[in-house]
Amino acid sequence: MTFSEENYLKSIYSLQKDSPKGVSTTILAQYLESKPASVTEMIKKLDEKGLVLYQPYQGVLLNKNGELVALKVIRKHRLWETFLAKKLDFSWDEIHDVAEQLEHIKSDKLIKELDRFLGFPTHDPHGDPIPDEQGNVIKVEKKQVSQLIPGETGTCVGVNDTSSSFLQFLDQQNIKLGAVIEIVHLQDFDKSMTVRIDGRELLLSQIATENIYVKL
Amino acid sequence: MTFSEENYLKSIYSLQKDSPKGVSTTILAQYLESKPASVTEMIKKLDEKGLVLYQPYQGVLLNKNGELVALKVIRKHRLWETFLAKKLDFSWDEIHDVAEQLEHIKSDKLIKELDRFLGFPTHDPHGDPIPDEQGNVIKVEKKQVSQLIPGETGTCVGVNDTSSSFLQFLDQQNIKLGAVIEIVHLQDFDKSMTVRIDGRELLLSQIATENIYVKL
DNA sequence: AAATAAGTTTAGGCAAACCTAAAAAATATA
DNA sequence: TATATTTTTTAGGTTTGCCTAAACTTATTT
Ligand SMILES: [Mn+2]
Ligand SMILES: [Mn+2]
Ligand SMILES: [Mn+2]
Ligand SMILES: [Mn+2]
Repeated sequence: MTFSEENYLKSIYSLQKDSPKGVSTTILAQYLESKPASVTEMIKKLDEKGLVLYQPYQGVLLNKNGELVALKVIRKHRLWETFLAKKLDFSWDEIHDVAEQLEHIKSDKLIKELDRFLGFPTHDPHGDPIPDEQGNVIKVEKKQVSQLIPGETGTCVGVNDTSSSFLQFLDQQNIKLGAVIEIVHLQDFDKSMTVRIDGRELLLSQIATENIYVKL
Repeated sequence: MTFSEENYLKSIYSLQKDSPKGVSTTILAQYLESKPASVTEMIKKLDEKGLVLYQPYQGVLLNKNGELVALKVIRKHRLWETFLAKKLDFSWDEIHDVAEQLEHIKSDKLIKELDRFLGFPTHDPHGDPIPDEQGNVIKVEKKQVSQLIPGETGTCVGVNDTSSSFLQFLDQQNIKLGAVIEIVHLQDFDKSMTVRIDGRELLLSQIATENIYVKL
């Protein structure tokens, strides 16, 4: 399994939730910052290796094998992110890029020991669940802040956008995992929201409210 | 800097101590488990990049640039080995192969934080010095056990061969860093040695005594 | 010094993972 | 339904890092 193959499987895993009938080469190429022609080639290889279901012009989906491989890479990614944030002095906006490299290290013992060293964490620093060795993922029902109505209150349990810039924005507004968010007002014309956090009121754009997850 | 380029520089660094006039393509190829023709190609590339001194048919040596890059990779390798042995439950014969992968991760912050997390170690679990950020290496004068004469005593400070099989052999004989070794007898015909460690006497082959370093 | 042996480089190929441009298929629109 | 647009695949290249076989250079023998 090459780095590139692992990245393709991981990307298909993420994208197939929104494209249950098949992830298109264009979407995959965008996500991977490459070109549709390159994607077609790789997908055919993964299909021959028995990791994906591919039908020309119909997109691609992971099969059981491919999903397990993807989940193992995601497990490694999230364990490494946890390591960087908990044991080394990384903030949550700095961990993703390094974890993108570390997730490809091959050593069963390493990932087992890392898991133990971290105290068998269930979630990474962005609030995402860490799959277990068998590829089981805890499914938490969560809502986007944008789906709440004025008066409702939720606890921040995750983010959708994990880019540095968004995470740094959240840091500036002092929004972190576990923060309690109350919807004060929904601005009708642009769907922006006034919310209360720690007694402070602040205004969040629609883009922002769609990228913050809460549980009720 | 690709993984492959880093491995070449690291290999040249190790080999040029024994070949100060130039490391031959054959020697390098053997060390890297590849072929002389492949080595010639890569060396030419490294020469064009200004990392080595290469004269056709005369072998290759690192220049200042190349040596610094090599030392940074070695620094990462030894810090990761220390991490695996000290923080995770790896024994000294299990760490090298994983460190061969981890040494290629690119992140200045990561290596800085890892160093701090480990308490700024000066030596790795095999007794090898860890270069500092500027590429300075502590030079310790050490001798092979084979160079001692009967009656002399030394403290084990390192090994030459870091293969699993040799390290496991040392574990079996309870020879570890810090162990005090006294030469009891030198067998003339095969240069094997009877040594005393922890009050026990045992026989070491010449291969073994040449691969254990002690300081007096 | 000439012949032989050993070591090194060059030439030509291959696989992985990209790319652009052209051809083909699917989808949308008139 | 026929035509235009968009999406996808195919064809043909490129780069990196490897390989084998042949040519060449250097070192060692006789
Ligand atoms: Mn991440
Ligand atoms: Mn990631
Ligand atoms: Mn090592
Ligand atoms: Mn190493």
